[in-house]
Amino acid sequence: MVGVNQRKNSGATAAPVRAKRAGATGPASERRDHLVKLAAELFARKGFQATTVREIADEAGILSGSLYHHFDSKETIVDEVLRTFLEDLIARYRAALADAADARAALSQLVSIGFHTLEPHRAAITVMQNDWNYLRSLPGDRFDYLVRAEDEVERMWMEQIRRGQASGQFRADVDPKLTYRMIRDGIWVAVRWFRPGGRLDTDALADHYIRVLFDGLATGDRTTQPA
Amino acid sequence: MVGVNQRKNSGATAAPVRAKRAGATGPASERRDHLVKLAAELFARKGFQATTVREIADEAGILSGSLYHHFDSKETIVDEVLRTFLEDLIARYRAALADAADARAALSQLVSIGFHTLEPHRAAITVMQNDWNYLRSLPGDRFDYLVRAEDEVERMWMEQIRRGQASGQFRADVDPKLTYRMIRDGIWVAVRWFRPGGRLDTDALADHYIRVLFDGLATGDRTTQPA
DNA sequence: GTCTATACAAAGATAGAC
DNA sequence: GTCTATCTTTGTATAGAC
Repeated sequence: MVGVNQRKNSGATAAPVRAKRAGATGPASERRDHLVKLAAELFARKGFQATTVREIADEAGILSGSLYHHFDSKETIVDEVLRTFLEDLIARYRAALADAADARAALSQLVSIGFHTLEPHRAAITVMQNDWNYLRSLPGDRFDYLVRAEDEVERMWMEQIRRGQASGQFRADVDPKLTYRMIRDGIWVAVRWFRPGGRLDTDALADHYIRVLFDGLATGDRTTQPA
Repeated sequence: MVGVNQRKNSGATAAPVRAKRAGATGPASERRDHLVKLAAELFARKGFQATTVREIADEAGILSGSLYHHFDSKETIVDEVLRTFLEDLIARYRAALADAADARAALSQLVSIGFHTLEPHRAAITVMQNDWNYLRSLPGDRFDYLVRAEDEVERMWMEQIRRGQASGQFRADVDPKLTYRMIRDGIWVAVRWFRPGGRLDTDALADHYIRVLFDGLATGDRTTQPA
C-alpha cells in the first residue's frame, strides 16, 4: 500500500502556472494592483458573484465604467488575484524543498509556508476555497490552471510524505494521499477564522499544527481503544 | 493555559436550532422535500448565487414560477437545506455524548459522526462552507442560527477536549480551541473531495483520521527537530 | 484615467388562468 | 400544482466626451 517513490527533483517542472494577466487592457501599474487588492477583499467577504463591479468601483472611489479601462471583465480581476497567490506559493514551496535535509524537515517547512501565506494572501485563499467550484464550472478553459496548480502542489507534498515513510520517519500504515489532503485542508481552512492581529500569530499556528500532526493528541494513557 | 472545565451536561441546551420552514408557503410534503434536495445539489455544484430559480425548476421539470407555490423565495430553500443538516448533526452529537465512556471515546465518536454525515449531507455541507460568508452577509437576522449552531457544536467539542486533558488522556500542552478547529475543519473540508462510491468509505476515512489525530504521523525516529 | 449615459441580458418574483 | 406572461431590479459591459 505504501508506494516507495522518492526522487530528487523536488521542483517538478510539469504544468507551470504562468501567462499572467490574460485579460489585461492596460499596462501593469500600481493603480491596477491596488484595484485588484480592493476587489480581492470584497470577493473574500461576500463571494465572487455577490460582489458587483459597482461595489469594487465604489470601494476605489470611481465609477463602474472606469474599471473597464483597467480590466476587460470581472473574471479577469479574480483571475489575477488567484494567479498571484499560486505563483508565490509554488515558488516558496520550491525554494523550501531545495534546502530541506529530510522528509520531516521538508514537511515542517511546507506546513510553515502554508500558514505564513495566510496573512499576505488571506483574501485570495478565501476566494480560492469559496469560489473554486463556481470558477471551475464556468465555460471555457480559463481557470484550468487552478487544477494544474493543485496537481503540482499535490505532487510536491506526496513526494515528501512517501519519502518519510520510506526512510522510516513517518509511519507507513497511513495512506499518503489521505494524509496529504488532511494536512492541506487543515492549513487552508484556517483562513476562515484566522485574523492577523489575533491571539495566535502564524508562527504559533504552524508550530501547534506540526506538533499535533507529528506526535498526536493522545498521551500514553489509553483507557479506551480507538472506535 | 489549559482550562479545566468539565461538566456532565454534554447536551448543552442554550440556543437550539429550531423553527423549521420559516418561509414556507405550502404544507410540508414529499414533493417539497424533493425540490429542496434537487436545489441543494445545484447549490453545492455551482454555488447558491450562481444557481438560478430557473435552473432549479428545470431540474425538477417545472417552470420557475411554479417554484413559488412551494417556497416564497430562493433563500427559503437554502435555509431549509442548512437547517435540516444542522438539526440532524446536533441530534447525533448529543446522542453520542450521552453514551461516551470517556473523552477519548467521545472524541472518536464525534469524529466518526462527522465523517458519516458526509454521505447523507454532502450537498448541505458544501453549501455551508462555500456560501457561509455570503449568507451571513445578507441583511436581517435570518441566518443568525448558523452562528448559534456553530457555537453549540464548538461547546460540545471543547468540553470533551478539556475533559481529556484534565483526565490525562490528551496532552495538556496543546491549545484546546485551536485543536478543536483543526479537527473540525479537517473533517468538513473532506466534502471537497469525498465521493460516495470512491476508494475510501466513510468508516475508513474516520478511522484514518482518528489514528493520525491521536497518535501522530511520526515514528520514534527523530532525525530532525520540529522547525 | 475617469465620467456620463445607456445598451443588453439575466435574475427574482408576481398574477391569474387552467 | 403547474403554466403563461410579465414586471422590476440588478448587473455586466460599452461608447464617447472630458
